[in-house]
Amino acid sequence: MNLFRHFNDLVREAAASLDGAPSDINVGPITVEPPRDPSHGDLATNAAMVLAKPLRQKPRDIAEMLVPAIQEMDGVALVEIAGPGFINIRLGDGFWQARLTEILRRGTSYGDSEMGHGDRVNVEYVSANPTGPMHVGHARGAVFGDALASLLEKAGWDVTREYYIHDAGAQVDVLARSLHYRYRVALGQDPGPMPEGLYPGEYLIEPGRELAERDQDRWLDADEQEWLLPLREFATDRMMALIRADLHALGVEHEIFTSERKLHADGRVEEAVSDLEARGMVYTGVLEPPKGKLPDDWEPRPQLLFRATEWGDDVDRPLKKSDGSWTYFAADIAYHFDKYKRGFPQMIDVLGADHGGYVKRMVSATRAITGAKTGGLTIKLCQMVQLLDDGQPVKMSKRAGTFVTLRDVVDRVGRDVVRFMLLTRKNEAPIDFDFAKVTEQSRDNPVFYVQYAHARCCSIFRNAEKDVPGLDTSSEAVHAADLGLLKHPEELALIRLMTSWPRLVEQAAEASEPHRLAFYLYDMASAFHGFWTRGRDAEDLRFIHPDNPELTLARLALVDGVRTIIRSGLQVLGVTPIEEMR
RNA sequence: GGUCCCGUAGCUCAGCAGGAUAGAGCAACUGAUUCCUAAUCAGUAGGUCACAGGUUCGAAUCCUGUCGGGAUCACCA
Repeated sequence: MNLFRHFNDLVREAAASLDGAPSDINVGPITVEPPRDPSHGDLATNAAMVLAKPLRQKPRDIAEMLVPAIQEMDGVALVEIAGPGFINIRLGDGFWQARLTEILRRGTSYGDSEMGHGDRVNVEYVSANPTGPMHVGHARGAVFGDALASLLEKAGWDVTREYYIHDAGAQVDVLARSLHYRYRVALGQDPGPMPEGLYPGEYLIEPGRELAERDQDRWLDADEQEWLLPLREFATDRMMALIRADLHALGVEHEIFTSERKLHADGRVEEAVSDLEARGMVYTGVLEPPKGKLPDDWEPRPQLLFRATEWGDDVDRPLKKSDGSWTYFAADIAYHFDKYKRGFPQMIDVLGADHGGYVKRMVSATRAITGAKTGGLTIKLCQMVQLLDDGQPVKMSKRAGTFVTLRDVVDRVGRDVVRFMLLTRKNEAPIDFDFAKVTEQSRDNPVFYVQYAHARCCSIFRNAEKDVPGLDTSSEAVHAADLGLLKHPEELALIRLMTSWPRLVEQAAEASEPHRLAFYLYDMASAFHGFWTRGRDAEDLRFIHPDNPELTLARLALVDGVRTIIRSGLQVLGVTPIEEMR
């Protein structure tokens, strides 16, 4: 239950049935929110202020009229008018205790929402070129996309996770040539130093050997035309296997892998373009030179263009290169057309910020495809990750073969750390990922802080069994505990925080911002750690009371609630809830 | 020059579809460890929310402009 929405509905009803309220009164702007200052109460509504204008009365007077109805609502203990006309609502202990019961009953499904109405949405992420292992730069999009997909699932969408394999461009030709070089070496030839522009990374040595073993000297003296295609396929298959393994190490999974090459081979590009053409969206023309800095080799040339400007872009965009082959953009149109036809009117692409210039044209193309002026495709950009080692930037160049692979990072600091760190920032802000910092298990590192809270919860359960002989700590027993015993302000504060989880899930999903979960979990952990330490001085606030099994059981219910919420959040982020830290 | 993103405490960042006195971590300072895991906690100090207008009961949040930083800018992907 999202209690804020629950009470918002009730308050809107009350507002609509006020004496003298016109039948068409707009209650939309009325909100019920947690006040920033908890001393103001549990809920605050702006209803009186919002209604002041349409009702032509003072906010405070309207508040007076609303109070009786609000006082009647289930769970409401106290209603006050404050400030310019806020109505502050305090809910009774019983209401909060009932929420804890709800949390325990629902388990990690607590917070699941029906906001998405089961609508299908396709989330495409990673889509790294199959020309080598993943590097850290890819990790952010991977983790973000994965967490976003999980978040949307939790919020009620039917999510499909997809990876677009860029196996058709010039970069895979380079890959094939690089493989051929390694293949020749594997067969004992000395091809000399690797030519400029090939991928020098060592990850192609092994595939080169495998190819030599499989095909022997079949491609050794053959023309490039003969071996380019088969080697391209061989190499991209190998590279995709690498990438999948890297993703697996990061805990990222996709359900669907779509090959760009296959789109071309199946004639999907022609199909998509002719579909647009049939609707007058395609023409041959000459583009204006780009404003500002002119590329050295710019020359006016007629090209096949898509009328992107009709769908919100700044200029029309080329579909064919000067040599007559399709642009990447054309293939991408085909790809999104394909997704649309597969039943995804809603799509999300997760891209690196260096693709920012691509957003408008792709969004406009998708609108042209679906014929909708809005909606369709949403693109989430992830800013760059700067890799540092103790404050010093780590230089990387894929061309020079010097880059830190994702696998290196995962092996060194662990998957949970990588995931949490990359998710503890909103996607639009750049991240400095400092090896030295994330490696140390300090409080500078929020992952351990949150995991520690979860482990502490588990530890309390372990100790309770030990310290309270004969205590039944099974979930049945805990769920049946007398929660009426939980009435200390600190206990209720913990429950309140747990109760804001469903609202948070919905807001994070609405904004497509999984980082909010990470911050929430940090808050939840902080509140729990605080309560735990309170028990050092005040023995009555400890969880375990050997001489009072009833209270122990109630406290265990509280702990179980915290544990459930943290586990539920970590689950969305793809981070392991550790049960014991040593 | 166009487009997109960012600008909040010394540093790194939150700030919830505008809401009451702007928050956390790090760093600094004070304190808590015979006690359920101190990988923790309690406290002190620190801000003209880049700047200027506008919208309104009310702006860090929305709009316009300026300044500063980053990304990107026909045919690559």
